[in-house]
Amino acid sequence: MSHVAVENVHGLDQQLAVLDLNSSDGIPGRRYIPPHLRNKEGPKNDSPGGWDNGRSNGFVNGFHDGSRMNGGNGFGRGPMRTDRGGRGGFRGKPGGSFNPIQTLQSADGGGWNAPKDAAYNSFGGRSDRGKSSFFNDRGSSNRGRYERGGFGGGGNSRWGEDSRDEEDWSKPLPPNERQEHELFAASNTGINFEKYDDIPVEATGQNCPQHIESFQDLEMGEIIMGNIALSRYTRPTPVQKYAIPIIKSKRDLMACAQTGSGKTAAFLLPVLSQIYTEGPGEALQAAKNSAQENGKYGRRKQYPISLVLAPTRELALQIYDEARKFAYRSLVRPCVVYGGADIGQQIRDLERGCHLLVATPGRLVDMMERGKIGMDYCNYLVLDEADRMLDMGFEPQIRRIVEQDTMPPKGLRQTMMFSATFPKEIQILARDFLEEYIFLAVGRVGSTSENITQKVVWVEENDKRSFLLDLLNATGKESLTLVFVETKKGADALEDFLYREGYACTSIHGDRSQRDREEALHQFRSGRCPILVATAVAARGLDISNVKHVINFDLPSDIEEYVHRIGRTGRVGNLGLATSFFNDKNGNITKDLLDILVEAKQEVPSWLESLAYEHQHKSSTRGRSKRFSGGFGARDYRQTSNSTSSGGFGSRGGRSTGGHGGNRGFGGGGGGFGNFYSSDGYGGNYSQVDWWGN
DNA sequence: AAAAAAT
Repeated sequence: MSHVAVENVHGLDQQLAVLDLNSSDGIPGRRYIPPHLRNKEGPKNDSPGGWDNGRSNGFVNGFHDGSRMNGGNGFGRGPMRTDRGGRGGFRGKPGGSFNPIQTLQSADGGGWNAPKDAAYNSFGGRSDRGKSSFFNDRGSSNRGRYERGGFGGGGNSRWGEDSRDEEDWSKPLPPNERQEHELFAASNTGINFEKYDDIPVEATGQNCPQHIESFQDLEMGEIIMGNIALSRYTRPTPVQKYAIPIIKSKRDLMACAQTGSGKTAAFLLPVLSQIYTEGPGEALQAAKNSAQENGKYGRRKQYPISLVLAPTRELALQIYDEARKFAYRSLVRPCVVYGGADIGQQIRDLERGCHLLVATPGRLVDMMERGKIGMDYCNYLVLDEADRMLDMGFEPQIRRIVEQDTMPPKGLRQTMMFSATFPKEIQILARDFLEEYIFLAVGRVGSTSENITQKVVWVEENDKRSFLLDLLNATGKESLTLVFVETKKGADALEDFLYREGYACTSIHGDRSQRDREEALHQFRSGRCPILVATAVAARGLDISNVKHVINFDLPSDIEEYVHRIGRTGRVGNLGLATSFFNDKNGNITKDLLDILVEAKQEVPSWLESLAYEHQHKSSTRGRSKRFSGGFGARDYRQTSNSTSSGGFGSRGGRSTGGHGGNRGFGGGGGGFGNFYSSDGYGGNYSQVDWWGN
């Protein structure tokens, strides 16, 4: 199968040849070789599994997929067309599908719950004989920390394995081969960690715990360590090195980091580790009381110990999938709730027990109002992609969940916020939700790390489609290509076009049903449809391991969006290519794009340079170029200094050049906030109005 | 001139 990898590299070269407008042909000798491919004659043939080679490995993973093998030699774009039968009966039309696809919950239920229920039911059905009170170290609560030695050898053997597992949350349950395979088979492998070591991290705050260099540096318990091994994580990523000890030492955390930096594991590992160590606490008794009051199986209110909020459904799902891995062989049962899916099914799933809940805000509020979820014992709160959640107008729901319900106040609970940027709105949220927090600034993974070769090509609107076809034809047939467009209509139109042209493609956007969205993602991830046309819904957070090429068919008007989009390739140290179609409609992003390219040491087309120059002169008073002048951190963690200025195009409320210097002093939490807000105070009218005027 | 998100 080594020819596969050969084709792949070749394909990448070909793409670049197409893109190199100065070279007129595809003669190998004259082909443009991007930096990361130089001095490489081809794939190593001594590593068929690709374990030590990020690029070829992902590829092999995809190729091993059973359905793809069926494609065999005839794996051309054309024949793949038959695959489209499965894509939800041509989106939007109900009942059209002849390929019944289980929703996440039902598919999950079978695989995951079966083994888990055995443990959970016996656990739930346990009587109140009070044997656990021996190990109570928390006053009136009948739960608390169960020291492993506390049971004594005799106790364990007397109760047998099942009984022991019921009590001690730090002890792993027996392994389950089928479940293990299901959870870990598709794990990322072949991560190029060297690329990660360059990423700068800065921690500020009082008494900041020392960062770790290895997962073994910290006692996380055998369940976590086992699952880290099963996930094939060898070394912590930079954000993990810092965040894990901070969270383990029970500190609140505000982390500026992007997805793709290993963020999800950075909070899941320590949070779950703490839960295993400390046991369920009062949450368990509360759930039992609720069960007793309302009947054993019906109308049980759940009291999750940990809550993770995420902006999009797909991201919530992804976090949930990670949580299931790290909860393997434990008594913690993760659940996920989000809109667009059958709420009844989600409720039933919750009622089987829920200790870690991943949710989108709207559906969670719904669940709380239905009395299905109580936050009373939520000791760990995580806000993921907090800036995005605010952008999407979730602040009322978030405050409703965190402040206007029964969640323990800050200081009692532990709160962790993650955000790609640190604008004023996020600072306010941090002030309100966090106590004495540590501020963590993690350098951007994507654009600066040279993992991604960025190309900008001038393409007139009318030429976009044919140019896209050229690109796709030059792309290795098995490589995943993500094509971004600006509108939902545009996504549909382009997908239909590619479909008619015989390409195996699918699409994801907010007007498609949730089921179709998940199916599209699945088709794409598995390689059955190696082309995904997407709107902004897929720009952030989604971790699709093998995306080789991101194409900005339409450039976004916001540079943040651009960075997020290209960040879908070159994930976790792998290499990737990002191609953007540029024409005179994209004037508003010129300068920022130029800055990004320069900073990432990418080739800059001369026309872009002169355009940016012109543009700067046309709009010297409202350019955004200053945003990038602050050195480390200025770009990644820029703040909003003036909430109401929004005149500049592209600017969502002007951002200051304060950069990292301004962020210092936040670490201590509480003190010094006023310095960073306009004089009307943070209660002021920071604008909800985005630059579209909505 | 948009996308996403509870129904």
